[in-house]
Amino acid sequence: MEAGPADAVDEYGIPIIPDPTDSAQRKRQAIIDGALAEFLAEGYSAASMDTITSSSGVSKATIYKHFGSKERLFLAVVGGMLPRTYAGLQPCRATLAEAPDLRTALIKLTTGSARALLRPDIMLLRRLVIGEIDRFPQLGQLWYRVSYDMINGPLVEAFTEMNARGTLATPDPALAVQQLVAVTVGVLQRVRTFSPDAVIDDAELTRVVTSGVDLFLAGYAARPAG
Amino acid sequence: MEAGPADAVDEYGIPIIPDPTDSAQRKRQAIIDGALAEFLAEGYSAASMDTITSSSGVSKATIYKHFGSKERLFLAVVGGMLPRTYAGLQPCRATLAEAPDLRTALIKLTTGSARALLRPDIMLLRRLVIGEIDRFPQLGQLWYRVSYDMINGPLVEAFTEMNARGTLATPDPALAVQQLVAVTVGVLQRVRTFSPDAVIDDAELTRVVTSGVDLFLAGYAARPAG
DNA sequence: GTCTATACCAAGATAGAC
DNA sequence: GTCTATCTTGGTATAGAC
Repeated sequence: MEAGPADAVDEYGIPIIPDPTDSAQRKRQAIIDGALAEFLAEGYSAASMDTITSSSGVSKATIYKHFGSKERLFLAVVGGMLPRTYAGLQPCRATLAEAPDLRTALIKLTTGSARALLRPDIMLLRRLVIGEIDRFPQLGQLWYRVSYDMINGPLVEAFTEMNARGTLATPDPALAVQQLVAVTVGVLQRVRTFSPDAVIDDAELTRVVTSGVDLFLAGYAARPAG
Repeated sequence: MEAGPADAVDEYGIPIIPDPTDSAQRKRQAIIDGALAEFLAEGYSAASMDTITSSSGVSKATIYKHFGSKERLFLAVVGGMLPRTYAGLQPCRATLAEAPDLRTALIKLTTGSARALLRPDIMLLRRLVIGEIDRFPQLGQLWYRVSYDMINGPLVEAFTEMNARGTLATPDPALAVQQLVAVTVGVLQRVRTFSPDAVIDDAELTRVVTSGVDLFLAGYAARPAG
């Protein structure tokens, strides 16, 4: 039962006949939304297809027509969520190599990443994927690939360029990126991983990120002499 | 059916009558072993009490007499495993402040921690706890507490002492410890978390740990001159 | 494509004998 | 304390009408 598409009309009074595919698409999205909520709340095994059926407002048979099985539904829902999670982290990447003040730029970049990745829903998704790695190794590979493409990859390029320019001195840019991320975002992530409700206010976040960037620069900033 | 305690005798031919509590204790341990294996393999929700019954060799009723419920069994088994996991990391702690070469001592300490914490079974336990944090927040708190007592706490003390001696200069020792761990063990743990089968040979481990320690010392080693 | 109704099975937990 | 046998509920997935 769609919400009254049978008698819907446009601004001229012309009946709107919804594209059949359109209805299916909306139901598909409703299923995805309901499934994501259920999986995040219960994990894979304890998640109930009945609950997803109720919350999405469609019948169970429809879910199975669309996704085939609980496993496929899980992969589709979680796998589809990962790219969207890291999509908002693009800015500041190519800007880095040409930033007037490297320290400020690094702090801004890591602070932004930390804010995004520490969001409760993102941490929930992260815990879910980690807990289901043995059952769904694909998701681990996907997470790794997405986070590499969105964060590590661009930073490695930026570091390499800055090495050439002489503003940075990282013998192993790939490792240096991992270290920068670990010493800023990683420190805070570790806390939130085991204590989801730990309070990390802005002052604390800034303090940790700043200290991490300074440590990084102490090791890798280009030395004026020697 | 115990393994022949009915006719067991000691070295003088005197029948050995097993303490009734002894049998219960052995069964209890068998349950714990079987449960741990099942929980690690399947996670909490998908783990089957029937499977634990089979693998432990006792009846299901006995399990419930001992532990009351699946939840309590899980908490007892996993919670009991955590301290044993970190128990082997004690050496090198107080030794640190008096080590002749700080860099070598730090590399040795972090290498040992990394070797232990990257073990496949420990990583499996870690993933299990992380995935069940929402259902069992106690385990998150316990993990945090145990790892703090075994690693961070002693290191904070050592750093504080070295600050006083002038061999180290960490404005915030607690944060410095987190950074050291993050930049050595943490970098490798992140890889193994999402790619359980990633190959990390000794050369790679040494390379990462050494680089991490050097980065740490670049920031916090006491400078000869102001 | 979508629904209702159901098949089929495995789960956690317990009763009662010994 | 321990076992065998069972209760009850919920799970995933599908058959068949529209």
